[in-house]
Amino acid sequence: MEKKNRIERQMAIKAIILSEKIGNQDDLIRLLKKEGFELTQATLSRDLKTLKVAKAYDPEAGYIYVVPEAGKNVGTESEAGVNYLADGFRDIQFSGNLAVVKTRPGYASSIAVLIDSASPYEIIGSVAGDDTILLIMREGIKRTDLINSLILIMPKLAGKIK
Amino acid sequence: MEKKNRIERQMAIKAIILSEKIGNQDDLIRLLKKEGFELTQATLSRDLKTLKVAKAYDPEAGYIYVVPEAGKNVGTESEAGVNYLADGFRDIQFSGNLAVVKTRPGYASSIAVLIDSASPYEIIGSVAGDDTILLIMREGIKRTDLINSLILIMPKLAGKIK
DNA sequence: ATAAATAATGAATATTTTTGCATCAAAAAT
DNA sequence: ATTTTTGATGCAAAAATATTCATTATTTAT
Repeated sequence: MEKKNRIERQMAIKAIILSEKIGNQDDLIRLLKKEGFELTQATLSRDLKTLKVAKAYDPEAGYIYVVPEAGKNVGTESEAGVNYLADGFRDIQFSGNLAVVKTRPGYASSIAVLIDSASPYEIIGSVAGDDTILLIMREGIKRTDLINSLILIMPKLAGKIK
Repeated sequence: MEKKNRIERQMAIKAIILSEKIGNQDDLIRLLKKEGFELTQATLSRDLKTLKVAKAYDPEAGYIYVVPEAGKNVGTESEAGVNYLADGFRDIQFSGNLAVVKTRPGYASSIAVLIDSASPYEIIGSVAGDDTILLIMREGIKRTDLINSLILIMPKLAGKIK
């Protein structure tokens, strides 16, 4: 079950690079070894050139390898359901005691109204723009608590929030 | 004719990279010297990281530096729009992890859209009124980082901030 | 204004990546 | 069947890039 030839190896390289953030060739070699590929860094360097792999900036991990035409939009658009508002939900992020909810354009206000009307204990207030809702969290509330309270309001979010 | 400060230098770097195919830092340093910038490779390396410049494959020249594109800005039209919008910028102030941008009346929303569309890592969301934009900074981001990312989006701001 | 904190930078160094060269193996040519 | 060609590879050296450390400049606070 040993994969030895160059083509297979390069496929594996591409797959790894696509699935995780690799910052240098030594790290990549280590992962390749785990998959049964034996090679030196010199060879890897040539493989990367062959694959035209670029090194681009990633805010989380610094510079990482990326394959050229890797499409970015993996977004699976959910089917229209009863609770259509939850469909407008895109993303939630936190900073300090603030939660920033990103929505599809135009949805922010109506989702915010929905949240406000439920007035969950975890949230002391909100401000909505067109596609962004700012939620001010009550002190001492954990982020997971807030997320759970949102899911309580919009069950459909369960699948959309990590 | 001395251009000395960091921002100007980084603008020049960006301009050079956009106009010709640069394959390594020493070449770039040489071109910068011709324009009156004095710097070492160490500084250039840091500049490139700040600018989030990537190194990608070009069929003609092999690996060259490329500036990351925020969205689809191509050509003079969007560029002119950006510059026009930057004129609406008045002031930025910070409080905790929030940045408050003051604009000329009516400008806030469109400037916020511009910022959002670039979706800089430093900002996790924004809310815009008529002449005020609230930017929520990602945790751990320094104020200068945020300012730099705004300048990256609207180069004209370089002169107006700080 | 002075002190303290923060940021920028160069020199030297460390790390990472590329490449020249030799070798080996497989395919093609004779 | 032997020779030649081609391509893949490792090793070691070179080249390119990033980072550490110390210093200086700049900003911010007092």
